[in-house]
Amino acid sequence: MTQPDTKQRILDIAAELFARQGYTGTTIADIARELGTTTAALYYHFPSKAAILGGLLAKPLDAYTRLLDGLDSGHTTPEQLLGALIDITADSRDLATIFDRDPKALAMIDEQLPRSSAEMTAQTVAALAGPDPGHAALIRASSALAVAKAGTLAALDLGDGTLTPADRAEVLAVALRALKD
Amino acid sequence: MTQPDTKQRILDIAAELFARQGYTGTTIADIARELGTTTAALYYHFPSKAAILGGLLAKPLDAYTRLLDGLDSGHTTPEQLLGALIDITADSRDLATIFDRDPKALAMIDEQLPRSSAEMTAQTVAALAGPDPGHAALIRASSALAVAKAGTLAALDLGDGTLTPADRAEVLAVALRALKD
DNA sequence: GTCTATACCCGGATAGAC
DNA sequence: GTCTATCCGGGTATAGAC
Repeated sequence: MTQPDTKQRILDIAAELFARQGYTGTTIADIARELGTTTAALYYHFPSKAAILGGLLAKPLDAYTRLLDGLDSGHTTPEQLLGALIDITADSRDLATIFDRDPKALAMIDEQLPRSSAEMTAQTVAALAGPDPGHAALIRASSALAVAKAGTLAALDLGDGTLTPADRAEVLAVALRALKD
Repeated sequence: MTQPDTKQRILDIAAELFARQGYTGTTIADIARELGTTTAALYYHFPSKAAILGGLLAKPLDAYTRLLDGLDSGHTTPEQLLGALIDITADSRDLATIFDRDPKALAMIDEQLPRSSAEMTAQTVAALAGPDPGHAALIRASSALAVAKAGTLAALDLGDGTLTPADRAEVLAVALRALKD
């Protein structure tokens, strides 16, 4: 097993293509071409295109779900929450990309999810906005979330795919500044 | 002309559907159904699906282009630039949505554009980041831009589609705070 | 585990009657 | 200006040989 198994190679290729072209904008043929095989070969490893997406999202989605579960029971500070969001985004930029870029893929994912993605976002914003939020607090919370995503993606581009500690600190600082009135 | 002409009705319907489902995720049949006719009828008013998108984006795209042109020649403050971005986003939320959500539609638009959308974004970030920007400045600029978009969209949701002066001020303040070190 | 060939469906678009 | 009917291409997926 010096060469990584084909299944993993497919996931790697799909991750990159989905991030660049979106889920709907990427065809099975695109993935097969990059893999150097035919589309039929793909179906030996995955039963469907959706299954490829599923394999890609399983881990980050689980991490996000556990993060939200922790919100209810514990006392998570905004700093911890935003930091965790930055790390999840950095770990799987494709999740972040799909989450606010491909409504069709989103709808598909939602069907097999305990919580819909919209609910997850709403819960995150609510946690950041605090109790009894007015318009301003909700705007700030949405903005902080947007910074955690967009800022991290920008930092990843600057660092050739890796998030340096200094850049991470900067993104977090900006997000917190957006949140604070 | 008490009833608005069909052409405009189509644009209105398309704007809403594109924003909700994305351009690729919306079919001609979707639009026709909402309009109460068949798909063939649509083609009397527009030569193609792309033309509908084009009709939708013409004005906001022009506004954005003129904004960027003004950057070179004049001395635009970050406050003015971010304010203008907020207004453009509010005026046509579908442009904003398509701009960071539908890579396929984006590629299509890019073909008939003097400046590619990526260039336009890069130019905006550069203007916000100032001369000789380091990582931190670029992260802050990208974040401010993200706030101008996401914050405005959040505010529009809160205000049932309209951006109140107070909410606009809040978004602008948050964006400026993200930008400032 | 990968191939060739193909079924099948769906979305965009057209022809031509009314 | 809208209809019915249909074409066409592309994208997912399957059958079956190797």
